[in-house]
Amino acid sequence: MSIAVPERRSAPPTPYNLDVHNTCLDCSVRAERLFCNMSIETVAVLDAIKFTAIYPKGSLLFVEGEDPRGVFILCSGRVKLTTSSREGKTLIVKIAEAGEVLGASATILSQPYEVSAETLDPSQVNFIKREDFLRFLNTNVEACMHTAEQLSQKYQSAQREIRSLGLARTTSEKLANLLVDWAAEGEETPKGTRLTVLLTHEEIAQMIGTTRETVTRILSDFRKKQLIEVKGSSIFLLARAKLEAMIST
Amino acid sequence: MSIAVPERRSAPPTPYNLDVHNTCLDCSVRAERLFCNMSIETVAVLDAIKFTAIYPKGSLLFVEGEDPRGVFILCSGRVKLTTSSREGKTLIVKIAEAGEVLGASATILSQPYEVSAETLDPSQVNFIKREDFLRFLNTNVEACMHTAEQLSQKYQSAQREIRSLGLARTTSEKLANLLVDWAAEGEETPKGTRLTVLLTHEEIAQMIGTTRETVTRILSDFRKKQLIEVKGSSIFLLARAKLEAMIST
DNA sequence: GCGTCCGTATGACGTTCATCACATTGACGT
DNA sequence: ACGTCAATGTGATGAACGTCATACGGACGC
Repeated sequence: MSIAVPERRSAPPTPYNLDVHNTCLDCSVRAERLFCNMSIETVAVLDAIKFTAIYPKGSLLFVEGEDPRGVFILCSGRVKLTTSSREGKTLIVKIAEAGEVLGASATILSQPYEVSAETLDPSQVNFIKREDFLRFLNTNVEACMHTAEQLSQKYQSAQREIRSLGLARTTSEKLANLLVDWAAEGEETPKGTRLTVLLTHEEIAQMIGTTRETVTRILSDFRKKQLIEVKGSSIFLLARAKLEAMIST
Repeated sequence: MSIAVPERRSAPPTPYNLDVHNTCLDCSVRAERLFCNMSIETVAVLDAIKFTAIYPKGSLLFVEGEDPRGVFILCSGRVKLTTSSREGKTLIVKIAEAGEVLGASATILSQPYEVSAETLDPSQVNFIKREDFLRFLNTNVEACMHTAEQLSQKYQSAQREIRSLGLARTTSEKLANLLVDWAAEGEETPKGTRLTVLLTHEEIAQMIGTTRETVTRILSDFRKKQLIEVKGSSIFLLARAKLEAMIST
């Protein structure tokens, strides 16, 4: 489940074996990133106001309820977005991927962060202070449009989560839904789509609002029904069509 | 449950007894509306590209899955945003109030509308065509910022919905949560906060992802426990603190 | 005044799932 | 090789809730 990397920031220039881009202008992956793919002039402004940092796995970028300090642009690595109840039950709202902007809604509205953000991998993150970010948006239509696009995506993704949580009749259905969603990033093999699941059953449970035991049981059930095959951290979807048929949403 | 208005567009200049504002520039409530509260110059552009229409109760502004035609600015009335499963189960995602912009995320991303929108009251709506709206945003930072604010609000509201659906342990908790949310717009009386609920048990059930019967039962239960009192379409929260104590989210 | 319709109320019953309890497996360090 | 700890697997049990069935009540039209 864990990735073999040193847990200390040991050896610059490449801590954690990350491919670090110190300035956005010569970032090699900028064009692929929806938010960062802006004109040279705009990126130059972005570059001037951003602070780059490398975080180890398990770092908290921000915490639910905290007043917004600014936005975090995820250059590399994955970030877990969670929300928790008083009793300590945790719901994983989303796993953010590289290229996403985190904390934008809270920053724009000057409202507390609505979720917590924790790195799942060693990650490079560009931070922009609240006032700098707002000034950036207010003086640059391109940046503002790209932010609106990011927010729209976040909204759509949240909407999908709501559908899954609110419309699915059973937990099996939610889990099938999750597997099929993941299939989009899976690798096709003769056996079926192969997913590399870097999450524990506990974390999967937190993604669909259920308990660890239930996830274990349902996965067992799926195996017995020859819908999936589990090999280490890989899951093969043997019968994707049947899984899709279980989903009513 | 229903409002006494003629169901046909009968007598201009005020069909449905609505206070219609034909041009945004002399709209008397513009300043109170987060999105519309922009400079005269920007509002003039908005006014030039918008189409005003009055819809009767029950009109579909757009349908989930449909390609985005543009955005809808809700000038007056309420709009029910829903999403449905294949089996016909419906989830009410949100009741939009006057001042909200609907369909912006889909329009910005050129992705199908993620929800359906149906008027709950006779409503005045300003429609802006997709290309006009995008051009408006791309050439006007103020409009773009106000749109980003709208999107941020929608995201936060969706996030709250996710919390309630995913973290609540029981349906009672979700219902208590809903009642307490509604209390914000309620009226204080000696008996406790008074809510005017213009929704049927069926619709309430669709808001929290349960069945009509369960809503009826839980409300009965709340009555027996002296937490609420129901009088027609009014609900009095007799013991708001106890309701809040039930909520773990 | 009476039937019709929609919304609400309530009972019976079975399924799903959370909870608690404990066993098993696998990775990793010493 | 062995101990340790996290992750996974599995059983027993009861509460919560969906489903079906049926009854009640108020609004409205004729």
